[in-house]
Amino acid sequence: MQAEPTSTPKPQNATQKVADALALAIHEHRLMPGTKLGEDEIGEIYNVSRTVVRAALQSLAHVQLVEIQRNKGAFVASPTTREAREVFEARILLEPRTARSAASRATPRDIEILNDHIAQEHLALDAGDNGRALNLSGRFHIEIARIADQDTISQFIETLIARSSLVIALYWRRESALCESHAHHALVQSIADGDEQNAEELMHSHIVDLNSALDLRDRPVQAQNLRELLQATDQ
Amino acid sequence: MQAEPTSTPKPQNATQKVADALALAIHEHRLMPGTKLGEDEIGEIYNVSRTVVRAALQSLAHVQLVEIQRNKGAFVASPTTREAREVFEARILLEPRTARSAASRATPRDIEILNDHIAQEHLALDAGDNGRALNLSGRFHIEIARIADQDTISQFIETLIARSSLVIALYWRRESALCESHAHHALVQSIADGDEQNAEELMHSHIVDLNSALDLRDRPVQAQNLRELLQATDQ
DNA sequence: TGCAGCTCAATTGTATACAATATCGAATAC
DNA sequence: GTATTCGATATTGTATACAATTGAGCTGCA
Repeated sequence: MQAEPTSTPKPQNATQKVADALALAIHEHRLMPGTKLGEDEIGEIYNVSRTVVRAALQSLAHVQLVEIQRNKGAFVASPTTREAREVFEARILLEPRTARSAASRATPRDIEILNDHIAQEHLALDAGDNGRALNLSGRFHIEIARIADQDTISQFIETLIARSSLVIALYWRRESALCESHAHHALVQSIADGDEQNAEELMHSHIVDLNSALDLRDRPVQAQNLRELLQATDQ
Repeated sequence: MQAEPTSTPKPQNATQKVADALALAIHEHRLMPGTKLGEDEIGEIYNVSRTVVRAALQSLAHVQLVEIQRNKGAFVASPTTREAREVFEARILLEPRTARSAASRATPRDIEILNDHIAQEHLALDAGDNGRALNLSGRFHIEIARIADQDTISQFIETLIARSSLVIALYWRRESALCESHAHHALVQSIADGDEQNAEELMHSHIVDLNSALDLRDRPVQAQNLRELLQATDQ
């Protein structure tokens, strides 16, 4: 086994690491929609070759977190209002049913995990780290899908959550408070009780609420730099 | 339109072409689940470098048509019975609603296209080309999703159809006839009539029928060679 | 001033070279 | 004869080199 300080950090999958780091940065809104993601630049930041960066970018393009334009490069995706509406329509179609399923299968351990998530959300919010709070909030939904034990649908939901993060970055109405914790808490309660009907309804109204906190009228967006935004997670 | 003999076949996206060719071969059951997809081998067949092949394979891996094992290579995916069940559960969740939406939006031109699809299916079946018939049958469902005009959900359905093709390759019961044409025809009729309720119900029962024609008990599967199976589509 | 055309630097697309890992068979020990 | 170890070979993972395309800035001319 080889252990190195900061060089040769490639015992396992390098591509996945870069993809995860970029995805996290996007989810936490450190990289805003429209930002150019140059291959050389990212490669230099993470000390990998363009080969690896390209694979990571293509992977992210598949889940529509980034958009690749031929001969132009990769950019953090900027969902249109239409795409934004579609994402939430799909979520309304999939997630309530999934919450019902989760309510019928959740173990005490699962409930524990969910409550832990909520606690972390609170912590992040209190610390003023909205990016992290948002990311955790998304992972809460993913966790419910995992509990429902339907890998295929879970994957769909995962990409929808990811895209939701972009939608929120673009269209969130400042005036509406992000008081998801309360809705999440009620959801966990119904799941813990095994109340399928209630879980399904709560999830439905929760997503409707999220959607109605968006301002889905088009407006311009532009990029920004990125080195120091990513440097932090290099370690 | 550009037509080249066999050289310089790279005016546009090479990766996409390779991915499409492989996907088609899988959908038409010329490549069976478990088949090893060596990078050099495929690159030689299509006259592209491993770089391009790798990108294509990763793209297919994302929609779970192929499975990539680190340091082992890429293989045509072999869905387990569990995955098979999940795929059809997801289809039952998504497609009926989509058919309803299609019924409410379809234009005369759309109906024309759908009927054309069915006609082609008949042709392929009469010609004994089951692979092509199966592929067309899948594309029929994709076409309905397109008519519904929900890109996000359409994409999900597209991957589900693709995986269904693998499931059918593995678990289809020989004794049950593939008489999809009839169900498809009835569906088109209800969509043409704008009968949303009927379209939704027909799609539901159609997928249930498909599912019940599967024998979802595990059994072994193995690979086969591939050069001449792919050579045909090289052109 | 404004615009057309051009050159050149920067960036992406593709191919090749090198490194790491797995696969398969032969030789050896039991 | 069987099993096991070791090594040669083949295949994948990653880096680098080369080709093609883009876009910006410059020049020159109307």
